[in-house]
Amino acid sequence: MAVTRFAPSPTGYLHIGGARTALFDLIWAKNTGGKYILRMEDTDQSRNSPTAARQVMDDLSWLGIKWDEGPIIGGPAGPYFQSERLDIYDKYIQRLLTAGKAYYCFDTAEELERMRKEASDKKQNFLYPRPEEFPTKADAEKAKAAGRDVVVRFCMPDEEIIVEDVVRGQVRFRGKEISDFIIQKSDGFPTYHLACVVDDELMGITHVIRGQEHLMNTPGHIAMQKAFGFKTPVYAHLSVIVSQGGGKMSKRERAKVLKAAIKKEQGLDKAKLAAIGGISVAEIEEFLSGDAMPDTPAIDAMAAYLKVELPEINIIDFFKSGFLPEALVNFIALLGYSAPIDKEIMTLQELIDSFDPTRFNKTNCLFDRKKLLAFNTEHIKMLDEDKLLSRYKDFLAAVNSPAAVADDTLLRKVIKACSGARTLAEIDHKSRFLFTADDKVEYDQKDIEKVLLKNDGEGLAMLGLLKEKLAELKEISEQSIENLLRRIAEQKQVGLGKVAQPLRVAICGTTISLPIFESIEMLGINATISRIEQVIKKYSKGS
RNA sequence: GGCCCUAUCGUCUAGCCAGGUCUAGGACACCGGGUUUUCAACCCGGCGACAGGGGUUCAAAUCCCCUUGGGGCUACCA
Repeated sequence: MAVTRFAPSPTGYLHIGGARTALFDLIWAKNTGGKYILRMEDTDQSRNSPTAARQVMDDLSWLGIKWDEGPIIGGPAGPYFQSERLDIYDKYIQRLLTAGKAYYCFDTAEELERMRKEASDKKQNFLYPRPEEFPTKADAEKAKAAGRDVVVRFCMPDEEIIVEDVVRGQVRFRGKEISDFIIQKSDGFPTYHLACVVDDELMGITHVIRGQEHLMNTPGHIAMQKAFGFKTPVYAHLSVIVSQGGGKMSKRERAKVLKAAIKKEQGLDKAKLAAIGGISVAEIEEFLSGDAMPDTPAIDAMAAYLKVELPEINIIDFFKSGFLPEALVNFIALLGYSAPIDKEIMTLQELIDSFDPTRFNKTNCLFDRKKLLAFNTEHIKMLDEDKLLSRYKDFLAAVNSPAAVADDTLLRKVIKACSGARTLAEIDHKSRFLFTADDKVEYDQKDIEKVLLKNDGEGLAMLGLLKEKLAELKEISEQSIENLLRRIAEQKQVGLGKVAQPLRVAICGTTISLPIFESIEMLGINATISRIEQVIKKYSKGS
């Protein structure tokens, strides 16, 4: 029975890496018949927001990752927002202070900076110089009154600390090489380290599954657990997911692409860009020159304005690209992990049932979008009709497709006509012509040329014939349309393509669409004929 | 710079822990062909890897060491 937790810091949308951690937390808990807790680590007042917390929860829900305890649903170990647990942390910090296992510090940023520089000049790692004698509470208050920032640091014990990691085995650290880290910030909030250790104990967490970036923090956490007399949970540090560029797949990736795009843009009106992003010009300048990064909505808005494609990093990006949560879950579960069963396309339940914690990979893995695409294709095929329809409707609404208002019967037909589609976006794109007014159809110039005008306008001529024949058609059905078109092709001694392609371009504007018979049937014979007429009129020579 | 992790096809990986059955298996991608009313889907075939060096051993992808490469951390972020 494992009690696991996903503990995101609500700073924006859930990204791929976070989703994978969350997934394995769930899988591990459910595989053992245990419990899965969601905890918001919002101890950084400047970066966290309630909006972001909501976004993270929405993204988890979309993925089908449900927590047993946490925000919204509550639970016995709540509250589940760390910002609401400050009094608890205070108590524990006091305990360490009284026990002489933590101490106050009053250094300024400049002083710390200088010490760090000294260390790096000596080619050493920075170790905070622990005072011989710890300042008293009175000293701390005095310093505070004098305007100095007061923080609390944990006394790192001078001993070997062994992290027993499920993924990596034993990892040894020397306590004396780890700096006394801050456990309480000057704003009174605990740091991640303290809050995480305290909450894991209070919430009865038995298994901590997190990214490899936390491996170096673990000896410090274990030392604190010892100092408090807490149990040490089982640790599993997952490898990181890297993007095509090579670096860790994170929000930074998107910011980087946007930054490059802005810099490339000549004579850009920065004031206008800032307004679009809802940020100040100063923030833009800061973004361009340094490490500062606007938040996700601002980045998205600016990218849309500049028409740059940002890499998909966040779960919501994949949602909007038309991926299924089932596919995404399946795919990210197999990144840095291999199931002990002989197949790759799996449901969440199969992932849970077959879970084997010894099968994690140690190496970083690259996110391969093409493979995701293949997984998505399989999952679209696998999903039952009702579920697929509901996923499709969610997607249409999210991307503001005109098809969002269509009725279920039509959408079901569209989906059916698109069997083999790789993404929901593909289905939407191929069927947009059904939801576009006749006079608003956009014609692809290249396709018009290739299919209608080439060879002395043979395609256009075909359309003339088709218009008449279609108008004469008594009974309109997929079958009757097919019969008609095949008959025409036969009479004209040409392949069906010579008939279907001009028709396709006439009604869809491009050569890519649903199968033609269904297309005409769904569009309706009147709209079909009127679009044919429109095209003939528009592209006939001399007119 | 310091500390830590890590190394099998282009990518995700199986095999490694308990060395021989590995002329290294699968999936995706890619290439060639087929099917076809477009795009997909589908079918058939092909290309393609144990990072390098040293040990240990009758025998190494598998165990040990070194080098090199990749990644992480090095914050009053998590």
